[in-house]
Amino acid sequence: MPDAHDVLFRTLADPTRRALFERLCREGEKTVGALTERAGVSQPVVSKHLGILKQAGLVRYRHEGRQTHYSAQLGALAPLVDWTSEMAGFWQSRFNALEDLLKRMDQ
Amino acid sequence: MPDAHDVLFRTLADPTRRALFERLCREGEKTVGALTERAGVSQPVVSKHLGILKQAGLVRYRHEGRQTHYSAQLGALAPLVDWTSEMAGFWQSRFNALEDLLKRMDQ
DNA sequence: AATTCACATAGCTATAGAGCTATGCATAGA
DNA sequence: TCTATGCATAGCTCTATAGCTATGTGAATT
Repeated sequence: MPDAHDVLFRTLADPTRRALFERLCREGEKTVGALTERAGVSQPVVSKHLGILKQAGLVRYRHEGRQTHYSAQLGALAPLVDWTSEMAGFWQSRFNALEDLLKRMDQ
Repeated sequence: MPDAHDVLFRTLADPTRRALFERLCREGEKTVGALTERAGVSQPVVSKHLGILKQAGLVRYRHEGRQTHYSAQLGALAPLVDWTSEMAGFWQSRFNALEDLLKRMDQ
C-alpha cells in the first residue's frame, strides 16, 4: 500500500489533473461544467480526474441541485511540504557536518 | 513541452525513483552498486532511474575509475517548493525560510 | 409524466513507462 | 594482453492509466 507521499506525487504528476487542482486553488469553487470548459478534455475525463483528486484528499465537493461544486483542500499538501523540508534538512545537515569537519581540520 | 513542475512531479511520482533520491539525500553520495543493493530492482533499472533523475536535475554524478558516484542536487526542488507555496498561500511564511535556504545553496 | 440538463459510471483503446535479460564499453587488476 | 568488474544501453514485455464514446442517474423544467 502506497504512503501519503506516493498518492500525492502520483496524483499531481498528471498535467491535466494538476491544472484542475491549480484552477481550484486560484479561482476557488467551480462546477464540473465550468472546469470542463477550459480543461481541454471531455467532461467524463474531468469527472474522473476530480474523483482521483478527491481520493487523494486534495479536493472536496458540495452538491447543489444537479450541479457539483468542487474546491481545493489545501491541507492535503502538508505531507508534500514535510517531505520537501525533510529532504532539504538532510542535505543541510550534511553540509553543516562537512563545514564542521573542515573547521576542525583547519586548526 | 512540459514545464519544470511537470518534470519534477513526474520524476518523483515513481516510488523506486523517489526512494533512490531520498537515499541520496539522507546518506549522501553513493555508487550505482551501493544503490542497487537495497533498491529492490536490478542494476540496469537503477541506472535508468538515475538517468531520469539526472535529466530532471535532481542528481549529479562523478566518475571515479569504473565507478559512478551519484549525489542529490537539492536546488532542483525549488520549483516544487515554489509551486506548493503558490498553491498554499497562507503557508507562505512557513516556507520563506526554506526557499531562501535553497536559493543560497543552489549552485 | 416527459424532457432536459449536470454529472457520474462503464467499457474500450492506445500509449507511456517500469521492469526484466542480454550485451556493450570502459577501467582495474592479473 | 587477457579477464573481471562496474555501469550504461538495447530491446523486449506487461501493466497502469489517460483519453474517448455511450449510457446511467438524479434533479430541474415544462
